[in-house]
Amino acid sequence: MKRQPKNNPKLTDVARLANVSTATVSRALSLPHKVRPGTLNRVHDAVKSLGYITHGAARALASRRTRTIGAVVPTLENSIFAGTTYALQKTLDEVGYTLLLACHEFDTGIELRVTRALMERGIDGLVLVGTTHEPALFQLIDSAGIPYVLTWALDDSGQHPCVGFDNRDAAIQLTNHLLDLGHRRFAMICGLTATNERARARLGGVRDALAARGLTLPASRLLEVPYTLNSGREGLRAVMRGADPPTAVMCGNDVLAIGAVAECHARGIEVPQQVSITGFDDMEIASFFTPGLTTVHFPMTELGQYAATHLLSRLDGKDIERRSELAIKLVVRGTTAPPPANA
Amino acid sequence: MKRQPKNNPKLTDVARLANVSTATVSRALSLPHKVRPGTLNRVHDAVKSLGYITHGAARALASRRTRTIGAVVPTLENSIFAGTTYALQKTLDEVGYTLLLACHEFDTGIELRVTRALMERGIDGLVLVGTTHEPALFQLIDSAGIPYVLTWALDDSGQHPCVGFDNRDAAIQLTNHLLDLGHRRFAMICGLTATNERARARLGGVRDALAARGLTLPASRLLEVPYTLNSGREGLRAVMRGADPPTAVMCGNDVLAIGAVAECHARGIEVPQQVSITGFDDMEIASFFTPGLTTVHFPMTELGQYAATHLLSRLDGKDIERRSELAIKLVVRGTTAPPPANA
DNA sequence: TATTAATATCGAATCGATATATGAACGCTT
DNA sequence: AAGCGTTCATATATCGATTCGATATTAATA
Repeated sequence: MKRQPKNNPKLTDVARLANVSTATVSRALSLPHKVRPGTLNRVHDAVKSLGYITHGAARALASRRTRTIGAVVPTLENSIFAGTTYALQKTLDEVGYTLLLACHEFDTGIELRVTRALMERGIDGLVLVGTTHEPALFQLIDSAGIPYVLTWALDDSGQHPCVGFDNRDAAIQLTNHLLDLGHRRFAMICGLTATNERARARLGGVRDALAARGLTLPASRLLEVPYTLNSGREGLRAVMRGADPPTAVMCGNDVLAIGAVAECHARGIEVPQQVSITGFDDMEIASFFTPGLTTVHFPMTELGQYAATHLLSRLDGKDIERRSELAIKLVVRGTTAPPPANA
Repeated sequence: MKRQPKNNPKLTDVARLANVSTATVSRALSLPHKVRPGTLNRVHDAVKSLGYITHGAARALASRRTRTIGAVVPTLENSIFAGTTYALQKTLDEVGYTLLLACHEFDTGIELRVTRALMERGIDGLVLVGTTHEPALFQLIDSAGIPYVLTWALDDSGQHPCVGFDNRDAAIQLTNHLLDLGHRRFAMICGLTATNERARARLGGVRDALAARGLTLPASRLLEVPYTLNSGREGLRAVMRGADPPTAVMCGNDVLAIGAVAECHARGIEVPQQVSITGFDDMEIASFFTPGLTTVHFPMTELGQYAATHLLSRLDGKDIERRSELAIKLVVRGTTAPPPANA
C-alpha cells in the first residue's frame, strides 16, 4: 500500500487564496455567524474554486469530536433492524452527523470486538440493541466516556439510558387475543433466549398470560431457534409433530411467523382455520401476505429517530430523560381465528 | 458542547510503561512481525493494563489512511440493498476495515451531498450503486483520488470499475418465459427510469424480447413508480383497468411484484390462473409467498463481497479487473402459468 | 574473534485543522 | 477627539499517532 502524495487543497490554501488566516477559515466554516459577511464570502469563494473539502481526521484530532455516531446492530438481514438503522441514519444526516455501522449476528463476543473497532475509528456516541451485553462492553464504553443508548428493550435496572418497548406486555396482549378466541393448546417458536432479552421477555409474557388462565407451555411445544425464515418452517414441523398438535403457534418474530405460515401452506394446513399463527414486529411486508399476519406493531422509525435525538441532546450537554418507552399496538389480521370445533 | 478533558491513555503512555519509544509501540501494533517478541509482549502488556485503544483520527492524520470504506446506497428498506451492504460490511470487517454508510433514496442530488459528507469523514474507498450519477459526483471522487466501484449494474462505457448483472438479459429471459407460456398481452410496472439505469435496462429487455416476437408494450400498460409495496398494489389496479387487461404483469422488482400479487388476492384475481406476475431480484422472502414468486435471482452476497475485495485489492496496489459480471438465474415458481384459455 | 550484514529501536518532524490568548479596527458616547 | 466596549482576525501551540533517517543491537560470516 503505497503512500501517494495526493495534494488535495487544505485549509492553508483556502486561507492564502482568501487572504485571511487559517483560523478565520475554520470559523467561517463551522461558526459562520462569527465572521463578517464580506470575509465569509471570500472564504466561500476560495473554498469553491479550490474544491476544498474538510479533512475529517485533522478536524477530529483538533476538536476532539468526530460528528459520527456508531451503531452496533445484530443484523441488517431482518428488515426491522434495517428500518431502525435507516431512520437513525436519516435523522443524523439532517444535522450533519454520520453513521458508522457494524453487525454482530447476535453474538456478544463479536459485538465487543466490533464496538472496539468503532471506537478506534472515533465515535461521539453509540447505539446498541438490547440490554444483554458483555460486562466488558460497558466497561469499555464507560472508560472512554462515550454516551450510548440501548434500543428495542427497556432496562429496568435503571443503569442504562434506553428506548424501547415493553416486549412482555406485547406478548401478553397477543396471548390474550388468542385465549379470547378460545385457544387452549399453544406452541411457541421462540428466538434464542440466552443472548436476547427481547426473546426472553416475549416468552415470559406468553407464559404469564397462559398461567393467568391456568395454562402452561409444555416443553415439547416450545422451541428456541435463530430468527430465520427457514427456522420458522422447520419449527412449525417440529411443534406440529406429536399426539395433539397446538391450535395456536406463536412465533418470536414476524420472520419466524412467515416461515411457519409458508410451511402450513406447503403441508396443506389451513391458516387460520386449522391453526392460528402470530408474529412480533409488524414488518411492513407482513400485511402483504394472504392471510395477513396477526402481530404486534413496534414503531421502528420512531425508535431510530429517538436514539439519534437522544444522543445528540446529550452531546449538546442537555439533560434528557434516561428511559423512553414507545407505544406498541396489537395488529389483528387474518392468521388468527377461533380454534377448529373438534379441537 | 464543552470540551471535556477525557484523559484516555495514549500511545505515549503505553510507550513509557513498556519502556520503549512511541515508534516501537506503533510498529508493535500495526506491523508486529517487525518487532522482537520480547518487546512485543511488553507493549501488549502495557496496552492491556492501560486499556489503551488506538486514536483513529490521529492515526488517520499521520498515516493518511482511515481503513474505512464508504457505501452510498439508495435505501436500506429494500432487503436487497440491506443484503449487499451486509455482505460488504462483513467482508470488510474480516480484514479490519470499517463501513461508513449513507443513503440517498434514489435522489442523485442527495447522493452527491452525502458522498461529500463521507469523504469529509475520510474514506479510503467508495461503493456506489448503479451507473447513473451526477457528473459532479465523479469529479468530486476523482479529484480526491478515491478508488470506487459501481455495483448492481455494468458500465458499458468502460470508464468505471463495476460489478453487477446484465439486467437487460434478465428481463429478456423472464419475458421469453412468459412468451413461451403463451402470453401475448403484457403490462409492466416499472421502476423510475430517469434516475435508475437498472429500471431502464429491465424495461428495455422486456421491450426487446416482445419486439422479437412482434409484440409491443402499449403506453397504457406501462407504469413507472417508486419501488414500494404500495406502488405495486396501486400499479396493479391501474394496469388492469381498461378494456382487455393483460394476462401477464411484469414488475420492476420483487417488492412491486409482492404488492401486485397482494392486490390480486385482495380483489379476487387468481394468480397465476387469471394473471401471471413476475419480479426481479429474488429476495429471500419471495419464495415464502404462496404461490412462490417467479423472478430472477441476483447473487447479492457475492456482489457485496466482490465490491469489498475489489476495493481492498486496489488499495493494496494490486491490478484488478475493472469489470465483473455476475451470473443471474431465472427462478420459475408459482406466479406464472399459461394465460387463461378465453384470453 | 573480527567484521559485515541484517534487524530493532529511537528521536523528531509531520499530518491538517482547531482553539486560546492577543492585538487591531470599528462604532458609539460624552 | 479621547475613551471604552465590541467585534473580527491573527499567530501559534496543540491534538495523538505515524514515519523517516539515524543509531544501536543482534546475528551471520570469514
